[in-house]
Amino acid sequence: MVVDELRDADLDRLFQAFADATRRDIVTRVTAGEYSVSRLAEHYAMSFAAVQKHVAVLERASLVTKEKRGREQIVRAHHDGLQRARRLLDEYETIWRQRADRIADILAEGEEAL
Amino acid sequence: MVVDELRDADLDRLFQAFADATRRDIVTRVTAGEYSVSRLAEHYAMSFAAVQKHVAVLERASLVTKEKRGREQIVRAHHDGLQRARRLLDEYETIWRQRADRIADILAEGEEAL
DNA sequence: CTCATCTACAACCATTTGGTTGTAGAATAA
DNA sequence: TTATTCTACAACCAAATGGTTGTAGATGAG
Repeated sequence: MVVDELRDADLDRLFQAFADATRRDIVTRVTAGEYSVSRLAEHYAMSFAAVQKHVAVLERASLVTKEKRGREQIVRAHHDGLQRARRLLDEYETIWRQRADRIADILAEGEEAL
Repeated sequence: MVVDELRDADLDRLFQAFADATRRDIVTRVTAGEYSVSRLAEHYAMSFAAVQKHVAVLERASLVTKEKRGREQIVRAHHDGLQRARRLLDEYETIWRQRADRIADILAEGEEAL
């Protein structure tokens, strides 16, 4: 029962993008300020090309955008992606909490029955 | 600058676990009620072993727990994992919002200067 | 006891992922 | 112009991922 294949693929990309410490760090950095790809690359013990790939993953997940400025490519946070991820986790938590509440109710009923 | 390798690995596992539609669906189901592994497997177009692996991934990510009951293994949601994920995304959003506020302030200062 | 059910786990396979090096183009600096 | 910087992208590689089938051990039902 695949409800929405497109949305599923989007979420796959979104969470996959977060599933790497380097990429999470990139998100943190570009959320706090402006970075070109090469400036980002200075901070990691890996090749420029590897960082470039990480940025590409974040871009496909709609978590960052790139904007050309001269010969540089400026990476910026794209807030929408973050919001989508949070909203989904909120949904899960809401469902969970409803369940916990239901259990609490059942327990309360049980006490009344005593 | 790896701040906390253990925490990083935890988060890797956590988001990786969410990066698959089947696993997200499993989380939804076990959040709403009790399922044995084989009852979960009924809902997906894949082998029992595959579902077993998905559950194992969720377990390693501390998103679900398994509890033996007779010959069945009951899968339950483990709320802490969800909370951790949400908290991190909250942090990102907080940072982002602070940045947005700072920009707003700068723009406001600019208007005063006019 | 015997049979069916539920689970665990190994072995295997194709694809993806995360890294590398190398080449080439575009924009800036001297 | 020439050299340097920043980026893009291809080709390659090892390891992880997501699936399969098959085997075997526990447990419950008849």
